[in-house]
Amino acid sequence: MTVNRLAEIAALAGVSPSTVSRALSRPELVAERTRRRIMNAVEATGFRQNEVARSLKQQTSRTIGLVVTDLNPFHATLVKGVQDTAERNDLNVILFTSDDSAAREREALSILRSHMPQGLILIPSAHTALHAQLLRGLTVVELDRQSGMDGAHTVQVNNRAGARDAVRHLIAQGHQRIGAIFGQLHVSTAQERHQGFRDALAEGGVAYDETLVRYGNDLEPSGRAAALELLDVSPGARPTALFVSNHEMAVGAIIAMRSLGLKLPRDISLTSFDDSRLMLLHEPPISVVAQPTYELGVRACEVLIAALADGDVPHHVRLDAPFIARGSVAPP
Amino acid sequence: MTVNRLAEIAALAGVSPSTVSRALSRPELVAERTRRRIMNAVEATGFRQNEVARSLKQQTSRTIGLVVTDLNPFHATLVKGVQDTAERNDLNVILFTSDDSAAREREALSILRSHMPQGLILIPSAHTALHAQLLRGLTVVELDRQSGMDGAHTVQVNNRAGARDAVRHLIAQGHQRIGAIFGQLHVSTAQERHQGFRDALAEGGVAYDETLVRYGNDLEPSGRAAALELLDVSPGARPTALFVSNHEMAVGAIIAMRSLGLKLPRDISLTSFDDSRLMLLHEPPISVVAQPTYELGVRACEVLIAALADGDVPHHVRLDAPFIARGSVAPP
DNA sequence: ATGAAAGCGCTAACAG
DNA sequence: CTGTTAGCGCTTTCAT
Repeated sequence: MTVNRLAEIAALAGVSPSTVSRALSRPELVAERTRRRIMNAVEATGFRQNEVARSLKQQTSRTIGLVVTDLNPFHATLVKGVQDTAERNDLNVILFTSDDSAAREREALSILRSHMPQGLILIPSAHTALHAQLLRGLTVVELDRQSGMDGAHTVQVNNRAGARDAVRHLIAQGHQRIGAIFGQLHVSTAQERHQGFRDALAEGGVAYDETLVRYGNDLEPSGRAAALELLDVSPGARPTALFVSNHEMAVGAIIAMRSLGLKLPRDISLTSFDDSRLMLLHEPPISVVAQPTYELGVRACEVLIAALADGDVPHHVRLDAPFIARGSVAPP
Repeated sequence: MTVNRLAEIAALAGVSPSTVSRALSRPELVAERTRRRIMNAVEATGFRQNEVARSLKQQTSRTIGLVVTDLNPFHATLVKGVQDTAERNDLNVILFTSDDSAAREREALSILRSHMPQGLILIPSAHTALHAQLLRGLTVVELDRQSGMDGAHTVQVNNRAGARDAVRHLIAQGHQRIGAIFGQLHVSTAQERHQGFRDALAEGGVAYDETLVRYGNDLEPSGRAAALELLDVSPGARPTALFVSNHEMAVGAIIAMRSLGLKLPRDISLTSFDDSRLMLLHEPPISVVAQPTYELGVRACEVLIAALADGDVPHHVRLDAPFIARGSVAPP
């Protein structure tokens, strides 16, 4: 026998529905004995409150939205961080992927609202600012990137410092012709990493040469194409090192290097963003700026929960992304 | 100005709420002119029906549950397949991870029910059968593995054939001492791959030697430990090839081989389950049984949707997982 | 073709 | 400490 209405429990325990509701949600308001009787009935029947009805009545659900731009391994780890933390706080996650498309993001946000979530964690696309209207009144935490929208909380890594450290290392090894591949500059991560790249160049007395810089879309094929453009030239014109500002594009760059028969680190050095087992097990292992990916997801969820409790003080979190030197970098 | 109640649209369009509801959900029941008036108001205000209220009234939500055992890159791809397909069918995904734990799975299913989902896609844990009660009345599709629960639809790959092809290839290359690492045999995938392993041995006239077989938990550390046990022995006692039946454990095996200074494929050959860029870019590239991971997620969602429409005919899908020979296998 | 009315399952004043 | 009552926003008979 299954019981799925609070009223049935009430009948079983011989009390009114409100008392059952209280026993479940605010047990301190119910007399010990009554409560015990109710809980017995609840356990015996396996009853659980209907979340949908609760949500409608309370005008908010124990749910948060999570919008990611894609679901590659990096995002999966982010999602896991959010998910684990949400679960610990009795929150459920409704997942959307925007594919960085304005239309899909818009739709996701619109649908999400109709589910009355407590709040929203999102990797903003380049178009998020356009959707400010859809976010009105929602507590939102921007994860990984920031859209510039005001009122939003943010949880990011120290992109600029990470990129700077990586490029500094290349320069310390003696590289002067350093190629670079970034995401689109209107995305904050690309912008910040680009800035870190320039910081390191300036600091090392190396001129910024825009002919050695390419911009992709954070997906592997674009990294491959960009790397081919930079590397498939006469050995003299070729950069001696490459800084790729995102994991997927770095994979593309590795593939490009192979197809050109370039050996790491003999023919070229490489430094990338985001650590992974691929980067670690590669021969040679790839030097990377290691984002604390899982932690990022955890913190985003924690910030959301804090913001929900605290009110509107915006929280901005920056985690460090340490550079890890490995065998993919050698003197030119 | 934001409108968030259907009644407000009704007022704006000068009709009753029922008519607005019909215009939105069953437009053919509303006169062209009225409908247009309503739709104008809807578009002007950006109104969207409250899903929570709809769900309560309709006693089901436009939502499906998705329970995965973990969120590694393999699962992420599965999730993406489900998610993309769900989105195309106006379904939202509530995501849970069970970590293969009975308690977490139980909790996930219980919570899920309270959200009145249309159905559920789940990677069953070893304990799913215990939770049959929680699944009563729900349309469920088991993905990747099967629990044996009756009534459930299943979407899996041809594990047995995949494993057999991989091991057949090892034998064809001349291997006789073949080590193997599987997941726990009470998980259907491990069971089936184990069977395929034995099929190939029998077919190749190689005796099954249980001292060369280990069982892990599908996570990387267990693969590493198992591989160390098998490989850290005198060269004569060592298997000449290893078949690892899951991606994470294969990564562990690769790490173990490195720590022992064993070179692939000179000192040992390796074949694994699940393709990935890591396997592809590894030197040498690893031979794998390539599961159509994304497709698996897509099909699971399609089966769910079909089952929801069709009624109770159980659907069982098996996709092929072709073996791809690469450089990690050489004659002993 | 449209409107009025009831009710999905729950919670939260308010009374007692 | 507990019960009564109203209502969250929507859909759906039923009536007109």
